[in-house]
Amino acid sequence: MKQKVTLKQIAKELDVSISTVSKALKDSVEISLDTRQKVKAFAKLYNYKPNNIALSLKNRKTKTIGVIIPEIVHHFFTTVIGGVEKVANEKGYNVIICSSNNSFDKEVINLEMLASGSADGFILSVAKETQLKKDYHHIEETMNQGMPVVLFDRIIDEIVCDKVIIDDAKGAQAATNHLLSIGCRKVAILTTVDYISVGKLRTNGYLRALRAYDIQEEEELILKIEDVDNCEAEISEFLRNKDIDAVFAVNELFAVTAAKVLNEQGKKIPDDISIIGFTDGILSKHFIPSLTTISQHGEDMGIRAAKLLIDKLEGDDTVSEEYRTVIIDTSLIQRQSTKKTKR
Amino acid sequence: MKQKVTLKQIAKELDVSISTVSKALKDSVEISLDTRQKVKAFAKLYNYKPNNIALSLKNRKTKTIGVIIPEIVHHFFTTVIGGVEKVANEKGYNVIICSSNNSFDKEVINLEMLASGSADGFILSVAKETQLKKDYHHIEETMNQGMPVVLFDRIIDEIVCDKVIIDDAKGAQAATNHLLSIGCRKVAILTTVDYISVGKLRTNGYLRALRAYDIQEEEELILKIEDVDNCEAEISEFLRNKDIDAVFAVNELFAVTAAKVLNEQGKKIPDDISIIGFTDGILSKHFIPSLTTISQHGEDMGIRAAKLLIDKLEGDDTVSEEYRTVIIDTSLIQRQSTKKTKR
DNA sequence: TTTCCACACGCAAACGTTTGCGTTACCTAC
DNA sequence: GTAGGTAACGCAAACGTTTGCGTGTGGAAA
Repeated sequence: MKQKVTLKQIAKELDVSISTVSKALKDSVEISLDTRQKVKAFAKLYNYKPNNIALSLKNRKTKTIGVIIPEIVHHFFTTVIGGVEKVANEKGYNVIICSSNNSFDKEVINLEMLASGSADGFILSVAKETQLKKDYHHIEETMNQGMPVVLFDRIIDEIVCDKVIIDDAKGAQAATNHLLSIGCRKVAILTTVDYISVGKLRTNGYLRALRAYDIQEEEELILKIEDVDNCEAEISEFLRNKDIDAVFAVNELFAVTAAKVLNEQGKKIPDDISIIGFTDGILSKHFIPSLTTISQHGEDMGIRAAKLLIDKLEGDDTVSEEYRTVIIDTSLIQRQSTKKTKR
Repeated sequence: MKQKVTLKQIAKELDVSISTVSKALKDSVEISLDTRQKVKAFAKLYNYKPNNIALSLKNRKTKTIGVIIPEIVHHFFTTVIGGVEKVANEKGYNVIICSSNNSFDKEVINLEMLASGSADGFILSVAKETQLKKDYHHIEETMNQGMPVVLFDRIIDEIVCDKVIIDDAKGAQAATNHLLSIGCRKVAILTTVDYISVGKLRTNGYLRALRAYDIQEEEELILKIEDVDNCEAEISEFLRNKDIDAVFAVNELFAVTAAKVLNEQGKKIPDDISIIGFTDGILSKHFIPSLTTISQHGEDMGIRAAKLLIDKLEGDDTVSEEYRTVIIDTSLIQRQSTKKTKR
């Protein structure tokens, strides 16, 4: 089990100095052609690869991007990562992914860990707990140390930095609008508790759409779900015998769960009730009936976020005090779970 | 925008040497209590964090694990990652995730990149292209440089190293067995082309189960799918008017697609045809009807893989020439897509 | 007063690179 | 023969740590 070969070893073998080897490998004219070739041949033979760690230490940059997301087992976030990886790799950056598991503490730990030398900048979507706690010191500290941060999706208004979001309210309004435009009038919404920023925004969009149609909002048509993992009973209870003709769910899970319980309650989708979801995931696509939904274009978000970050990383420090917020357009993907009603 | 504070800066401010600061922070008895407290107070104030890069360089280890998977947008792999992260974090390791996107080249690039200083060891599941190409030099090189590798799921028999797998053949046999035991006799299989190791193994398991029941295998009940992304038409064609009473799909996508096309062809699941899948993902769980499937226990795989790797990393080099293969038990998760037939 | 010891701290090397500049040695030209 | 130039290479510092060992200072014991 041979060890990694270093410049020093090559130097010793060839009886030249370390700097000669280094320069030879970079084709410096300072070194004779002869020596250059000898060194390169030797390096290839022993499969020399410069040690990234040493380079990072010397250059004070790691060429890697840290991505921290609330959940790794989540289709939307993985598509975002896909986008990030795409542009990162193009530009010669590595990507480190950590999941906070929606825990504030783990988010702090991960961020500090990566911030102390492992990454040059961050792309992150904050944990649920962080949104609840409103404690952002770790993010601010990271930025104070000169490392750029790009927030996406679950962002924090109070923090000034680059951001990539969708217009959640607008998307939700479009979704609700679609339901209204096909004739639905009693639209229930399945949303999250208010401290989840995107949930609240989507709820707002829903309300806005109703108002635009002069429809009075009704408390009993709004369900704010706290415990996402055990939402089925709650949704079932909520939907039972309710006089509605449509359901807008702010995420995929709520949408399919609604479809499931409505099914069990003998309702036909989309004939009796239309359903529209949010996030174009694998579930929406393959469910029967396939679900009409709002696509967040996760990959695009990742691409834009990575570009913003790399711009900051490679820009001169002079222009770096300007922050941008990119809003990705959502789009309505029409499938089988919504249908024009006859009334 | 202040920079990261280093030992050197603290030393200068306090007018002591760097080593004194370093030792003071580690509570060395060499340093007077007075100085220790002063240094620590100062360090806290300026939020000193040791630079990981420098530590890595010094210690010749990074305390990070590299994970390379074929696809990041894939529920099974993300659950595995979840398991890896769990034990890695417990043991103070960082996790870097890269996806090869099933491309051989990207797998090589990622591995070499991480191998040149960013990670101490690897957990990886090889890309489709790699399995096809049978070119494993990058993995062997990495191991030759003294970095342990743990292969999981899509492994390579020719490489000697730690491995974590499920008994794919056995799982497939159990799946098929279940279909046979509830009375099905004409069982079709939707599988992948043979160069995908797990696909082939699952096909073998299917055949074994048939033989155990003295059922003649029939070529026309076996569909080997190459283009996973556009499998619907192929599956629809294959299943049309076929005299079968059950379908065994080697992955989730094939299973739901089968369910969908059978639905369209007017068959009832599970009344007319039973379906069983492989991989307990989000689709199987939420589909209607929910899908009976074989669970691979992805998180367990991740946990075991991480443990194997860390054992190697932290063990003395003397015992390190022994490699283990851990086989994770699969289990049958019975849901609504399979049902005892009356015959 | 001398000797010794312990305490408190600093020096320097090491990890693997890169790079500006200094240093040879040889050659050319005058 | 000497000055000057140039080709080819080595030195050393720097990135931020850690740590064994050397060193200076002081006090106490003899």
